[in-house]
Amino acid sequence: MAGASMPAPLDGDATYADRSVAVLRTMILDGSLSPGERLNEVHLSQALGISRGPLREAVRRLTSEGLLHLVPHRGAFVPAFTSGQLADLYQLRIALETHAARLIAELEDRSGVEELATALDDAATLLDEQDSAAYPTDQDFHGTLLRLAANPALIEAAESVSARISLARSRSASQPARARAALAEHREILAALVGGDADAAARLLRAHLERSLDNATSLLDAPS
Amino acid sequence: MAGASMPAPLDGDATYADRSVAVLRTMILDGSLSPGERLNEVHLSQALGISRGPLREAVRRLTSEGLLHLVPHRGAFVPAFTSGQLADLYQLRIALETHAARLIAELEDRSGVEELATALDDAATLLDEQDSAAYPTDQDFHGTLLRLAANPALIEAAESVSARISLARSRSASQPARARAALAEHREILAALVGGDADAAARLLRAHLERSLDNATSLLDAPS
DNA sequence: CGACTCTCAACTGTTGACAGTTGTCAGAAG
DNA sequence: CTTCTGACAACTGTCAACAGTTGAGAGTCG
Repeated sequence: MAGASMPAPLDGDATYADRSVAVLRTMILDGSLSPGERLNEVHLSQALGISRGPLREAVRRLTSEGLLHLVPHRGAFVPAFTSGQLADLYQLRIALETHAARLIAELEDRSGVEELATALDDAATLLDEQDSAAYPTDQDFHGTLLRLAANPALIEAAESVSARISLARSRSASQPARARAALAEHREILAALVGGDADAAARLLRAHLERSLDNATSLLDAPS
Repeated sequence: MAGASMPAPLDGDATYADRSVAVLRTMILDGSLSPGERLNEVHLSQALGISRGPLREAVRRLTSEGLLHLVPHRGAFVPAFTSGQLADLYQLRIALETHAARLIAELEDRSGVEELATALDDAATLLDEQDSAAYPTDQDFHGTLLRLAANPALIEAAESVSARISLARSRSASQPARARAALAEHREILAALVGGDADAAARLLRAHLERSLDNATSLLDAPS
């Protein structure tokens, strides 16, 4: 476990527990806390400079997000997902995002899809310029997609699932070839959304996510 | 707020916080805690016979389930849903359950759908015998449906949404006519599942839930 | 040598007290 | 009468200490 410290109260009057949630989420997703690792309340709270109370609250919240696993009287563990669980998560994500895509395609106000278009163009130039393998704006695309669906409950559920997926595949950054293919697929999905073709958008998005799952699974099953 | 007391540790070694979650969830869903009502940590913890620590943990967990709303430095409130939010929740539920239905229809092992069939028959006799308006097994049908999809993440998400819907329409028990219609619709859905027709199952389930939403909305908009 | 028991250290669950914040209400000013 | 101000009461956020549980390892017995 790497050292950590509580960020200054930049976020106004956020409570210790709130800030701890953000810090821990980052630590879990960036690998500072490895899958399978057990969290020690005393050590962690000292590292964060707070007492165990707020830390426990943060741990409980992340548990309900699926980013931690709680065992009574034993503590919190960073979950290590199997490829089967990863597939389950992707299946759930497919259900949620294809629903969002249908909602967007049927929207009357079409100003939102333009936002998606510009975001994609930015991503394209970014990918060309620095030849980055990561395609960091992949999350942006899906995030924007969900936001445009304008259903808070849907957004929350989908983001929770995406966070768990990020954790499950945190060990494996996607390959350069996959990044470019993903961008192309995003473009296809966008075209369907612009055209208001809900069925096509849902079908393309499903295929896109299934390819992403395949990519992630192959990287998960063949570890370092 | 009605009085409450902590149940004896029948559930083996469940922690105080665990049991408090169950108690509070029941109190919220059965109306002991009214929508809009504010929870007082001191009073509630005394009523439950525990200290504020475990109670706070229970409150935080129910908050992440969507059954409570937390305002910093102000406390926890039982959410009062608008008809728009109820529609959002139903929309999300439709996405999740139609996905589950598709998965079931495509299952190779068809022993599960038989379980659904017998459950429906039981419900029919129950409805005929005591002429109950509540159709208490409605939740059973949808719960079984989800369980058969065999995706833990999907089950958890759907149950969270269903719980919020139950809270949103807690004030309005469904009408007798609606109960019988719902049973008939369940039978249609089941038939599609038995036949392995994923599209039909999804379409019928969507229609079923949309009618349920209409029913709930009319009762919500025309309060007592 | 293996299995069983007992002790113990480490840790989580819980508690009661303290600190900081929020909304309220009486009273003064306009 | 309305509006602002400032103290106060009630409550949530936080802390440090206590209690109960768990897993591990030394020691013992077969």
